[in-house]
Parts: sequence; C-alpha cells; structure tokens
Amino acid sequence: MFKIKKEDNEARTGYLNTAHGRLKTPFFMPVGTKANVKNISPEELKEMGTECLISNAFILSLKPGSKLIEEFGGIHKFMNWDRGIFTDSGGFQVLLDDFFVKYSDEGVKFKDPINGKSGWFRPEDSVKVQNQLGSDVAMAFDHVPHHDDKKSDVKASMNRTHDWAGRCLKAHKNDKQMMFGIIQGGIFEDLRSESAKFIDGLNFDGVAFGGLCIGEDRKKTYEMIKAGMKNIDKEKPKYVMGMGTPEEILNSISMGADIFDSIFPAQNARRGSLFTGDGQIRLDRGKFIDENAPIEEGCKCYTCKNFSKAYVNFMLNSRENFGLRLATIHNLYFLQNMIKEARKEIEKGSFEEYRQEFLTRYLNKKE
RNA sequence: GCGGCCAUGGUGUAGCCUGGCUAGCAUAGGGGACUGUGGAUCCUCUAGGGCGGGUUCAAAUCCCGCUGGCCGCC
Repeated sequence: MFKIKKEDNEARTGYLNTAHGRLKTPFFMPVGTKANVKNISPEELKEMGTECLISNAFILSLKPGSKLIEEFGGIHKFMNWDRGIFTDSGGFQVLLDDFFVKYSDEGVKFKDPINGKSGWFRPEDSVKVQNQLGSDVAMAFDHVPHHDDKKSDVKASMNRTHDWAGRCLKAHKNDKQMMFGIIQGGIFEDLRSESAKFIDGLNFDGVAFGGLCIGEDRKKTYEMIKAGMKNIDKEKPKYVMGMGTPEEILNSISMGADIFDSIFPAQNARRGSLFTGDGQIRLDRGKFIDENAPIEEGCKCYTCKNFSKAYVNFMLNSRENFGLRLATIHNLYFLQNMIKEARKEIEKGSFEEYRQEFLTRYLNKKE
C-alpha cells in the first residue's frame, strides 16, 4: 500500500500504491468536488504532473447521485481521470452554512439548498457513497469543530470522530479501496496526541490531520502536526487535509507529511492571486496592465510559455473564462512543480536546504 | 442671439428646496485576507463640491457674475 523509499530527516519520499497506479509521495491533490477541477481538463492536469485528485462524497451524493456514477462505471470513468482519486467523506462540507442543520451522535442532519430536502448523513452513508463512487482512497466521516470552539466542545467532537471512525471501518467493504482515518482535537496538543494514538490504533491504511488551516494560528497548526506525528506509526501515509500554500506544504513535508489537498491554489487563481517564486502577486491589479513578461520567468506552464502578465490581467479583469483557466493552470503547475522538486531533493538528501532556499525567496517579497 | 436646465473624488451619482457632516453610495485605483471549491465575499487605504464675488457666526446648500455642457426657440 504505502512504501517509504527514502528518508531525509523527518521528510520522506515513497509510493502510495492504488488501484489506479503508483502515486509518488509527497503529492498534492487539486480539489475536484463536483467531479472536475474547475476550469481545467484532465489532460491539462496530467501534463502538469498531477498524481491524484480529491472529490467529494457528500456533494456528489446530492447531485448527480453516487448510484448514477456507479452505473457509469465509477468516478474515474465518469470524469475521465485514470489516476488516483481520493474522496472526502463530507464531514467538512456538511458543516458549511449552506447545508448544516444539526449534529447528533448518529450523524449530521443537513438541508439541500437546491431542492430544500433535508436528510441525515451518517458515517455509514458516507462509506457507502464512497464505495459506489469507487475512489482509490475513502476518508472516514468525521466531526470537525470550529477553530475557536472551547476545549470541552472540541473534545466532544473528537470523541464523536473516534466513534464514527470505528463505524466507518465496520461499514467499509471494498478491498480495492483504501480508507484513511482522520484525527481531530482542534488546537489542543493533548487532544491531538490522544486522537492520533486512537486513530493510529485502528485498522486504517493512512492517517489524516483534520480541522487544520481553518482559522487557527499557523504556529498552532504546526504544533498540532508535530504532536500528531509523534503518535502515528511512521510507516503509514500521513495526509494534512485542506493545506495548500507553498510554505505550509514544504514545512509540513519537513515534519513527515506525505499528502495534501486544498482549494487554495485554484481558488486564489480565480481571484487573481498567483504564485511566483517571490511570493503571491495580485495579477488582477492595475500595475500589471502593460507588463510584457510571464507570471514567472522560466516557468514551463502553458500560461507562462505563451502569455504575458498584461494579457492574463486583461482576461481576469474582463471576466473572461479563459483568464480563470490560465490562472488556474499556472497556480496548480507551480505547486506540482514545487512538490516534484521536493521529492527530488528528499532523494538527494538535501530537502532542508531546498526548503530554506525556497522560503527565503518566497517569503521575502521583492518590490 | 434669446430662454431653460445642469456643474460634487478617475467615472457614475446622493445631499441642496427647509444653510451648520468626519460631504454619503457605487465603481475604478493601492494594500490585505481567503486553505477537506461558487468565479464569491470581507477588511483597509487613496482620492471630491468649475472659477470669482456676495449674504451669514456658519455656504456643496441662498444670491450675482464668469466659464463650460445639454435642451428648446428665432
């Protein structure tokens, strides 16, 4: 399932073997909630070296329905993606204001804003949906607390997450599909440690950090990751959910993380914020209106090879769909390329130097 | 030529009749936020009463002239 090939301090590179091939770790998954990564095609994703995507069980169960996708031969065929696919359980989405009604020990009551129907989504429902979708890795259904909840509430959500984790494993019947457990515990080190131990003790194929990057201080985020790492079997793949800035990913890799996903690069792209080696730039701003240079000199993405900042700025400000596509291509390429370099550096045993060098440039914005 | 209407940040406008604000709003512009997907949203900063005179304790607001624009008439 998961094999570590080379370690470099805490960082490591290896493989996650799935029903759709061997995925090189560490890797970053663009988010394809509705069975697509917004604005770009599977071919474009492959071209930039994307190993794996993550889609969403809860959202797809509402529309078009997991049964329909199953009838089309599973999510890979449905969306024409033949590499890895994770599915998020829906634990995070269900808490969005759009859907959330209330929690109970049984599951979550939600309301579909499209047709007004309400219903319950339980751990067993999520597992069944993910089975039908046929993703390579299913995620356990968890209870995500808010980042500023008080400790007693965070502890309660953690205990519920643990209970649900057991129910998810019990409901899981698909030997072609792996399942990852999720640890919670908010920003409390003792809870994180406790949760990590508990989830690590269950029979999951991997362990994910949930409830991070949702508003807490970044120092806390890293503390929680460290606390968790100490209590998880080293041989298991470790996934930090929802983490997506270049610096966070590099920092977390240095602590032993293997897998990431986030809307951050794609969403920022749509909102005109683009990655460069010198930090993010707001490409939709007027200062780029006549700049005849690519977003990043030397970048080999389709956008940078063919278009100037001035052109992409014009596309974005004119609200042309093409602008969203060009921006998304660049940001996802930037991250995939960074991770590819990170894997190489780990193999060479020089990851730490690479990280330092990258961050020195990235965090000291030139002007 | 005569008459009427109008003049407020880059742009579009509110307030004027019934003087007394830090001159409001939108958009554009400059920063920032965004992390298990709505292209949204939010925060913040910069920037304004055509010119000259008068009335008044006080004028974007009332009066006169000038300049400029729009409309109508000969």
